[in-house]
Amino acid sequence: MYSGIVKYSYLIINKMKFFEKLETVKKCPVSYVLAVQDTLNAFHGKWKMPIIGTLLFGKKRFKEIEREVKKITPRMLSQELKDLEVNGIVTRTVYNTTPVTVEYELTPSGQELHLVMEAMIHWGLQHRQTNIMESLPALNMGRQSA
Amino acid sequence: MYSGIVKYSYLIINKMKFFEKLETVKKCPVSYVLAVQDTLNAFHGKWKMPIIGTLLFGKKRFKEIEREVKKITPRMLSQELKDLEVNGIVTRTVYNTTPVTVEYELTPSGQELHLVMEAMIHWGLQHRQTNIMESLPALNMGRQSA
DNA sequence: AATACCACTATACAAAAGTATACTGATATA
DNA sequence: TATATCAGTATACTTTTGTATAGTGGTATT
Repeated sequence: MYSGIVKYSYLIINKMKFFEKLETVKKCPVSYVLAVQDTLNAFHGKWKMPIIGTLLFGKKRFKEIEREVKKITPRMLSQELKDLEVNGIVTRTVYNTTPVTVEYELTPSGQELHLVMEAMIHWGLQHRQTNIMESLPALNMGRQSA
Repeated sequence: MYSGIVKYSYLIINKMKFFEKLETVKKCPVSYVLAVQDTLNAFHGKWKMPIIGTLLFGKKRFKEIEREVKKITPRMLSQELKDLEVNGIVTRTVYNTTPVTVEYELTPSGQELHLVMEAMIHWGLQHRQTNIMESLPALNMGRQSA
């Protein structure tokens, strides 16, 4: 159902599990907490994830992002892009054309976020399989009381 | 400076990078989007991450969590634990003692979140090294203008 | 001359998230 | 008898986050 790449990723992640288990997190030095906070910050709010998501496909102009990220207002887009810029996740390049062209692109660091997203995808898919379907009986076999 | 386990994790993650790059995310089927949303949901808000964090060390009672997660109010803790429970991330067990004892524990699925946290730690540490220090000149060498 | 495009900004407002403070009832300890 | 502990709940409030709507200046198209 999912690509071989995902299967491979699953194996890798299982290997990580085997070697690390909770040990890494349990040591939990302060720098780890800061690191997690930074990452959470990168995705913070309703719009950063979809914005980063489209930019993973390549650099884009303001209006292009606005069109691709459904329902976002220019105010929010502007605000979030500024935020991502000061946090070193996207770069903003102004071209001296008429009318001006402004391009947003993920920094190398920003592109690395796809690893976090993949860990999220992995967890989310697994979690849905083992939990959500079971806890919502109405979704199983189309049976429903009353 | 960091444990060998982390170094190993770094190698694994680099391997993943080599094999997957952005391909997985670029395919981006609907189920992936849902998966990411579920994961973001698991961490949503100010308190879920620290709560899950302490529970990674083992099951705890309400008051224990309240003491360990600094500054949280019982209202917030109660609310977030309920949320985590209905989402299949923690279980709640009531013991018939006097006064009652209630224990919260991560489900297997909840424990798997440590993989996501480790991906976040990895990104955050790397991002700090390559970005934040450079973009805040005041932090470099103690030099400061004015 | 009127309208559309670009990359935004301004203002006002609504909704969501989080905080402060006090309280519950049963038991145990000082 | 007074106070503390357990696991929370109730009420009112503030702060943060997001929305709605309109407007900017300069150019290009109709």
